[in-house]
Amino acid sequence: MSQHTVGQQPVGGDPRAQMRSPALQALRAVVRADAELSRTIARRAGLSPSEITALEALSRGPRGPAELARLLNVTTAAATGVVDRMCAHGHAVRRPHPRDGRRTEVHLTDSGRIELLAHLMPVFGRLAAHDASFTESERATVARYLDGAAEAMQAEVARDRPT
Amino acid sequence: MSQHTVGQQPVGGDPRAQMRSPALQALRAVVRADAELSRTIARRAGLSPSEITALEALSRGPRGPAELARLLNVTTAAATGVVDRMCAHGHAVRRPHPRDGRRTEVHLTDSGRIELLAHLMPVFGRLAAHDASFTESERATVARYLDGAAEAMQAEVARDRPT
DNA sequence: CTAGATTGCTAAGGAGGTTAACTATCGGTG
DNA sequence: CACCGATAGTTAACCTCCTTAGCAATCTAG
Repeated sequence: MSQHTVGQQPVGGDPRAQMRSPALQALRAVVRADAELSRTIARRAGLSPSEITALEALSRGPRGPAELARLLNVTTAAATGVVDRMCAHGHAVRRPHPRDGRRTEVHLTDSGRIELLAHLMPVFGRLAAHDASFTESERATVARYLDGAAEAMQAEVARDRPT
Repeated sequence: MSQHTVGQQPVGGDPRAQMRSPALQALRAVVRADAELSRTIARRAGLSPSEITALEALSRGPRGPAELARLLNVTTAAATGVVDRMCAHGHAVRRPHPRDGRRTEVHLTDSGRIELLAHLMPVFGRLAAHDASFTESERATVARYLDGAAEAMQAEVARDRPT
């Protein structure tokens, strides 16, 4: 006799006493905002969210479709499609790997780099400006908090593959 | 003569000097972890990510399809499908709105509430434990940082609809 | 009471993912 | 050196979920 129907709501918010911390609430808000931002940027660029993520990865050096598949958490079959689309848009090119005959290196083109930066710079700018308004020790605290939160989420994901 | 080919990478990381802050890097990591977590939880529950989000919204009270559509950032047509699926799974029921003849109230069933909690509790537990290891003032700092970051992202999204 | 806005739905179509199956190459082992 | 398991990449068929377009019912303001 202490579980349901505490208030007048059908059942509502009884066994969910967590998330009262302002930090946890803000974490939810930022995660939500980022998801919407991803869709918005992708739509603006006329690309899919996966393509944006792939272009970001390629901006740090060439990758093969299989490696992109792992970064995007999709199958290699889907990664082939992503690379196809990036190439069709002229944002990337396929090149045979110099040493390994199985592999294909996907390189970002100048067009791809420009497109990517044009769409990401404004956000990075805003975020960097906001970041700069904190002291170094505050940033360290935030980083510690977020790294721990990411670790907690990854731990939960890892329950699927206990191997 | 100072732009490309700084190192040996084709071009790589020149005009992207931001993201050096540990807080910003951690923010990227946590956003990435959350996206993967969402897919994992949805797959475990045999539901789509949209359904999980919708169930979460319904856990705070009944909503109509149109309201869910706004929360999920999808069209009302898609929301109809989400509600159809939740009802088919027995996690929700449609009820006519008492006063407004156009509306339908979607209510979470006990089955839906149990399913939702069973999948979300472990994560909430880990996150709450992590959160509890910080002082109140640290949590306030984190919240301030994240709220600002979310605002920056929303500001960028809002450029689409300047009206 | 009418006009416009809002809610919810259906139908048709598309984008992007999955599974399954196949080829080619690499790298280690007997 | 010949084989063999592992890895990279692709294709084909399929499926899920979202979109656009259009409609009917109801509410609300003038």
